[in-house]
Amino acid sequence: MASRPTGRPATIYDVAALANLSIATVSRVLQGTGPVSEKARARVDQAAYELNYVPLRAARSLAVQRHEAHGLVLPDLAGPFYGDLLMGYERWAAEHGQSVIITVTQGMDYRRNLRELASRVDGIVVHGNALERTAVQDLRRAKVPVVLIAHPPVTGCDSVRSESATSAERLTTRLLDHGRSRLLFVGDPASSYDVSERYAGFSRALSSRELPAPEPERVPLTEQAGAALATKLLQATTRPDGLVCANDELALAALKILRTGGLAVPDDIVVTGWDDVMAARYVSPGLTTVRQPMAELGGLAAQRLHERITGERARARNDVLATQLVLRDSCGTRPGETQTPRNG
Amino acid sequence: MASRPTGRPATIYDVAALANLSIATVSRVLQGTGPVSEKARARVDQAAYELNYVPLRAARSLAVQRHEAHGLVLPDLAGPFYGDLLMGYERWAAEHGQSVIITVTQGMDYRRNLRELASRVDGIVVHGNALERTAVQDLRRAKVPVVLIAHPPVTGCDSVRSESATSAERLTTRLLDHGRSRLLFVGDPASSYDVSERYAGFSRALSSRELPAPEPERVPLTEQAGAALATKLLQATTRPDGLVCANDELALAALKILRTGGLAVPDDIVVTGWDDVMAARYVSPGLTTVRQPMAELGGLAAQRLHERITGERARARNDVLATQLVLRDSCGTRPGETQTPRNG
DNA sequence: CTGTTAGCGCATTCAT
DNA sequence: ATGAATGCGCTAACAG
Repeated sequence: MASRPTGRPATIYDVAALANLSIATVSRVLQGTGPVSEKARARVDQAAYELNYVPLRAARSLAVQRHEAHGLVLPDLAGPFYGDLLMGYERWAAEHGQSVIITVTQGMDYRRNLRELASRVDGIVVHGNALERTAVQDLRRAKVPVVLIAHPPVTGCDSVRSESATSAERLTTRLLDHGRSRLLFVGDPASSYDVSERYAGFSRALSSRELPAPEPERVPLTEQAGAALATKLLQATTRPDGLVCANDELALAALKILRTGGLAVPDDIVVTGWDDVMAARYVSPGLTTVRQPMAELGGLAAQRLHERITGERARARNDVLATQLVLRDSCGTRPGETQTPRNG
Repeated sequence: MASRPTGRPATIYDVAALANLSIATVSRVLQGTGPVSEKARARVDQAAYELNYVPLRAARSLAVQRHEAHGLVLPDLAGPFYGDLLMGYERWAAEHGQSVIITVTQGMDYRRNLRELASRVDGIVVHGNALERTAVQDLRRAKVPVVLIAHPPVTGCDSVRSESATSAERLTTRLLDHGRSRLLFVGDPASSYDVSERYAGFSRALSSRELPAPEPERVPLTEQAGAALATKLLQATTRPDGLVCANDELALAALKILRTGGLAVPDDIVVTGWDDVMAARYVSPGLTTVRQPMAELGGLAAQRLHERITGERARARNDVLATQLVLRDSCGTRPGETQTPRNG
C-alpha cells in the first residue's frame, strides 16, 4: 500500500517516514546493529518490505569506508580452467557477501583500468599470467591488498597456486620408468611461472637419472604451436620418443598431427599434457595429463584476499594446492597402482 | 615530492591543497568538464600525478547517481561458451568504461543477491538459464534496466540470442537428404529456450517431409545423460539411425559409448551436437555441430544494456545472431561428400 | 531504546 | 576562470 513517491528507488528516509521512525533506527534494524525494540523492528521491516527498499551500495560504501567487493584480474577466459577458477571465486565471495568485479586483460591497456578497479574494490586478486610485475608493484605501492594466483612469490604478498614441479617430475619419471629415453619438453617456460615449474620438474626427473635435460621447445601454449611442432618432428630424421607438453592444447594438437602422420601413440611416441580439458578424455588415445583444482584455487584466493582486507592475518601466506595425475593411454603406462581416470 | 599525509589514499582535497586550487577546479580538470585555464590544468595534473590520485568510485557514484557498472548473471561458467560470453561482455564494457560485476547462480539462493546486485549497478544482463521468470519480473518492477540473453522475449525488455530453430532445421534436413530416416532429438526442450528452439527446428524439418516428429529424449544436457542414453540404445532392438543432440556434451558422450559398443559412426548412426566445444574437433570422427557467436553475443548484450541505461533508445530490441553449421565426419555428410576412411 | 547530527568523497550549482 | 556551498544516501557517534 506504499505510495512510492516516484519511479526512483526508495531511500532510507522513505522507509523512516513510512515507519514513523528516524533513519538511525531504520539503519540499526536493517544492519542488525545496536538495540532496537520489537515494535520498531517490526515497523521498519514492514516499511522496508512495502517500499522494496535496499540500501544504495555507493552510499553505504562511502559511509563505512569499504566496498565489500573484490577485483579479479584474469588474462583470459577462453580455456576451461579460468572459468572454473572464476566460479570457485565467485562462489566463495557470494557466500561471504562480497561482489566480484572481473577484468580480463588480454593484451589490453590494463594499467589504467587497474587504478580504476582499485578505486571500487577493497582488494585485488591477480592471476600471474594477466599482469606484468611492475603493474603489481604499482598496486602494492598504492597499499591495495593484493593476492597473486600462479605467480612467483612476492615478499609480503599472499599467493595461491597449484603444485607443478613435483607433479611434472613424477610424470616424467614415470615415462622414464617405462623405457622412454628421448623426452622433449614442449612449451616456453618463460610464458608463465607454472610452466617454468613444470619444466623444472621435468629436468629434475632427468637429472635424478643422471641424464642431461634437453632444452625445452620454446613455443607458445597453443594448438597451432603444437601442430607446427608435430609437423616438424614428423619430417625430422631423429625424433623424441615422448613429448611432455606444457598444456593440453599443445598436446592434443601434437597428438593429432603425429597420428595423422602415421606415428603410433603411445607405441612410437608418448604424449602428455596439463590441465585435463574435456577433450583430453575424448581423444583416442586418451590424453595423460595433470588436473589442477581450479575452483578450489579460486575459492582460496578469495578467502586469502578477504583475510588480508579485514586484517585478520598479518603474515603473508603462500599456498600450494596439490594436483592430480590423470593417467590415460597416451603415455603408454596405464595404472596398475595409481588413480583411474574418470570417464564421462 | 608529495608528502602523502598517511597510508590512506589521497582525496580530491589533497589534490586541491597541493595544487593551491579548489576541489571544484580539480574536479573540472579531471573530468574534463567546464572551462579551465591551462595553468590550472597543469597544476592539477601534476598534483594528481604526485599523489597518485584516483577518484573514489563510491563517492563519485553517489554524486553522479550512477554506478558505471553492469551486473551480469550467468547460470554457470563450466563450459567454454559462458567464458567466451563473459569475455565478449567484459571487453565491450571495458572499452566503454563500465565495470562488470558477475554472479553465478548455480542453484544458489540468488533472489536475495539479485536485489543486492541491483543496488550497485546501473542495470543487469541475465542469461535465460540463470533465473526463473519471476525473478526477472521482480527486477523490472524495481525499474532496473534488464537485458535478457537466450531468453524468450519479454514485453518491453531487450533481448539477445543466437539463432537456433533455422539452423536446427537445416542440419536435420541435411541428415534427411542423406538418407537418414529414424532421427532422434536428444535433450530436454524444457531445459532452456534455446533447446526448445532447436527441437522446434528439428520438428519442422521432419514436418516439411511429412514425417512425424518423434518425441524428444528428455534428458539433461550432460555427458552422463548422453552416455546413459547411448547405453540404452545399444541394448535396444530397434534404434535410431541418427542422434540430433542438444549440445556437444551429450553428443560426445553418446558418440563415445556408441563406438565402444561396436556401432560405426557415421555409417550405422550419425551424431550431431551444438556449441562446437574444443573436444568436438578432436574426437574421431569429428563432431558435426553448430557454433554460436558467444563473444559477440556478450558484447551486444553489454551494448544493449548500456543503451537502455543511458536512455538513448526507447523501444525494446530483440536481436538474433546468426549461427554457423560446422560439418565434420560424425554426420556423414562432409561438404565435399568424400567420406575418407579413418585410421584405427 | 531512539533521534539528531556530522561526516564519507565527489560533482555541481551558483556566485564572483 | 575559479571558489564556496550544497547534497547524493548512508552509518555512526553522541545526546537524550
